[in-house]
Amino acid sequence: MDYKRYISEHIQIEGVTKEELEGLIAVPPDTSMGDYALPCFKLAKVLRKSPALIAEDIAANYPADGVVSEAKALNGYVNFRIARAGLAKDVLSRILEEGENYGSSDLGAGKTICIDYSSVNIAKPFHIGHLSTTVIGGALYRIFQFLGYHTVGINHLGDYGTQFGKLISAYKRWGSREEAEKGGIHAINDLYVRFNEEADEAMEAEAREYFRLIESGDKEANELFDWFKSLTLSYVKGIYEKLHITFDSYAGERFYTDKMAPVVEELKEKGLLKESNGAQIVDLEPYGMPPCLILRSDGASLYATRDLAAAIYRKKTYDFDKCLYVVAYQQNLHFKQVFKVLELMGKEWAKDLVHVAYGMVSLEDGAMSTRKGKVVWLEDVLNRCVEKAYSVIDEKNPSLENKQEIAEKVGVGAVIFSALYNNKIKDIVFSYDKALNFDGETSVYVQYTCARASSVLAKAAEGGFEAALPENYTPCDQEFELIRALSDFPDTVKAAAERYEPSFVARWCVDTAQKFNKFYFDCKILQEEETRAFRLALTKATLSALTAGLTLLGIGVPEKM
RNA sequence: GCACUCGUGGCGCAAUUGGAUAGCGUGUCAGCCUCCGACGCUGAAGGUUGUGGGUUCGAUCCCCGCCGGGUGCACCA
Repeated sequence: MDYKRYISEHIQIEGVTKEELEGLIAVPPDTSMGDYALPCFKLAKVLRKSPALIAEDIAANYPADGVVSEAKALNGYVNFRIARAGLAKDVLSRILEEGENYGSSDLGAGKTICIDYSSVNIAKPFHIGHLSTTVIGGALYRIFQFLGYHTVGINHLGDYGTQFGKLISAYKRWGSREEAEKGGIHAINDLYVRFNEEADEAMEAEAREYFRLIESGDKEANELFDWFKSLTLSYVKGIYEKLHITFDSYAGERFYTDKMAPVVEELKEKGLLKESNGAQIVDLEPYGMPPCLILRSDGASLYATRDLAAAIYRKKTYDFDKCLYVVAYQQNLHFKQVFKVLELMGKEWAKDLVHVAYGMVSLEDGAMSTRKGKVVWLEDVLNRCVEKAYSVIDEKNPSLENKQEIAEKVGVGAVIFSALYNNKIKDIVFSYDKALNFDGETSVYVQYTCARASSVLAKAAEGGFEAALPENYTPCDQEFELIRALSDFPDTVKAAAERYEPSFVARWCVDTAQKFNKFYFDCKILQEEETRAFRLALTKATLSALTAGLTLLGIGVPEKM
């Protein structure tokens, strides 16, 4: 039941459409005021009457019924109270029917959305700074899928540039197959770090030469590069499995090597290309931006050139309705420039490109620096959180089976959640103290709540009690608050998609878990016979909805912990 | 210097894009396990939303100035 629509359809105001009324209806800050509210201030202009009078007028004429039980004017608002029994039945029957699909829809049916996220660099281990793009992108991927969109997850591999010449040079100088196979990607990264520390002009020149060899198809250079690439991919695969991340394409920068020349040609044809200091640029001065560099003075392509080619390729290949780039805000200007250039090229779909920018991660003593060894590796964080989870479980629930498996869900979930709980634009200062603290607003709290609900349901099954929705059951305050939270979930998921904010879903999970815990303490679920069936239904519905929420975020839900 | 961005109790963050008495967690203090899982619940203390103007019936939110933090600004990605 869409209550906003229902209410708006029962109000008659001359000169104001039902749709306008529906758009005005909001939720009061405090449920003691009511369940929905119509602010009358904007109507005051149209009707040339004071908001208070309009509110009183609407309230007096509103036909209360079994759906909306009350309309009351207060301070220029009309507050509506929904008949609790009806709302409860509506929401809970829907959740019990749909289970973990509650909140899903076909809103995006027939639409395609490309999401570029994670985008790892070859031969670089994952550090904590890569977490946001990976889990935000992964969550958006699932959220859009949940809403019926066809989603294309793209890992735009960083596999192009002189850095790979450096890597080969470093490997040939100091590396060996055995060490690399034993030490994996970290061993290779160490070589790269050493190269940067020791490189002189001659070594830099050598690196450039190796990169040229990769480009020109030299067999040895390419074999090495492909080997580094396969080591990297098998390494990241392990991490993606833990984080529940998937991709449909691994087309990285190198993939666009042969797709850039036509773009440059097109820019030239359209008269957008200009020479400046020996380089080829698109002048963006009229738009208040620095020029977009297309070709270096030595003729080589640049980052922007590849992103132009990639965008055009994606449009051609996937015919997307939207293409998201989940990339840190450092690249704000870059994407603004690239999008503008595409627009100038006459690509009317340039408006469908969205830079989903998020904040950066630093450490307590400043920015991360691979060269100075000031790095926090993601796998270390994951391992330590899983260990911590294990020790807590071992302490509180020593007899539990498959403790390791549950510790994985809890520990990894905590890491994912920490990157998804706040607005994505916020910077994050990483500390192990915070990462290992599972109290309060964390995934662990939500998981614990789920385990508690599961436990009640298991006890009910033992006792032969069944969940049911009796006719005309009027929920008490605690029950009703929880039901209201549950009813918000579908809109929350939609808002998360519209604003590219997985944090909305994360916040909803915590909020709903809080309401469940209040309900749990104030209302005995199994004890009292008259309320038992309904409360079991409420418990079951809560578990389904919370599971749906956590699953969208990529977080597992243990039955026991 | 210019552009973008952030600034909310000690600390970390919300506030349904302009609505009612600004919420939550953490930390501090005080309570609650003979009662469905205490990784939990209840209560107390803690705020001039950086600052000064403006717009508005109404501003944490929009506009302008200032202060402070972050990021970016031509051949790296």
